[in-house]
Amino acid sequence: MQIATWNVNSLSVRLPQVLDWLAANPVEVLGLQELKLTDDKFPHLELEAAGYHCAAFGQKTYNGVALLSRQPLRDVVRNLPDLADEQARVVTATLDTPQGPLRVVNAYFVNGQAPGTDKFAYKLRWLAALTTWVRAQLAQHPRLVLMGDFNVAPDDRDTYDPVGLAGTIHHTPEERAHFQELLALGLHDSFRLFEQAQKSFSWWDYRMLGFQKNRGMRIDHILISDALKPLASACQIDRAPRKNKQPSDHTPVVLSLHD
DNA sequence: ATGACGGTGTGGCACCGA
Repeated sequence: MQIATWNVNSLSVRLPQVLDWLAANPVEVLGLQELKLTDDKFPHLELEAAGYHCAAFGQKTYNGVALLSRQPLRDVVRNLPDLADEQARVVTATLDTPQGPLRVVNAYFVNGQAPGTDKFAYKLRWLAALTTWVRAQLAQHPRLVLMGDFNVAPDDRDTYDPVGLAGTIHHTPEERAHFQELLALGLHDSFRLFEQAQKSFSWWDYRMLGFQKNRGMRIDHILISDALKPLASACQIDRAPRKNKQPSDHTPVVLSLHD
């Protein structure tokens, strides 16, 4: 089975691409971020027709996340219990697989703008609350996936300019320490469990021919718990949707697990 | 130092993203 994450930068605009991608890549679970729409505008009918149950958590204009699953989703939790937050950034749910229940946390991490700003302070508070949430979830659900747009380039391999961008947003020691803290809970960056091409990225700036020049970052991740690690058989970035006519600036990351 | 591109909501631009 396959599990994927994709920041679509407006589901209204990208729904046709999501449906096309799911037709070509009938993954078991897909986490979406940056829906940029309220729940009453979520395209339940189209996604159900494509064979997916959905747990949507949106808001007006910004943010918004959803989980799509071939199996029904239960025990859905929206956002982080320990953090009062008006921004819709996390949806957590359970689905059943032949090997047992799978808990999936799908998140749109805070961008943070720049170190020293209020938004950066919010990012660090949010990261701390997420870590608390995932720690508690792992204690209850050993088979756990944490995926989404992390807005963190975990190390220098994950950015097109590690020297020039050192210390800037997505590259700060504080953000990277939080990423390591998530790993220390007993999670694994599934992409790095396998040999990967150098300069593998999941996001490219729309401007300045970022994609054509491969000036990108790997900021979309799928972390898996110890219990799932032996089942992982591949993790790949699918660059194809970034070549679409009206692409998201992010492209899907796909994890393959043995059945 | 700034803006470049794209989306949203409002209004003829400002904001946010990464």
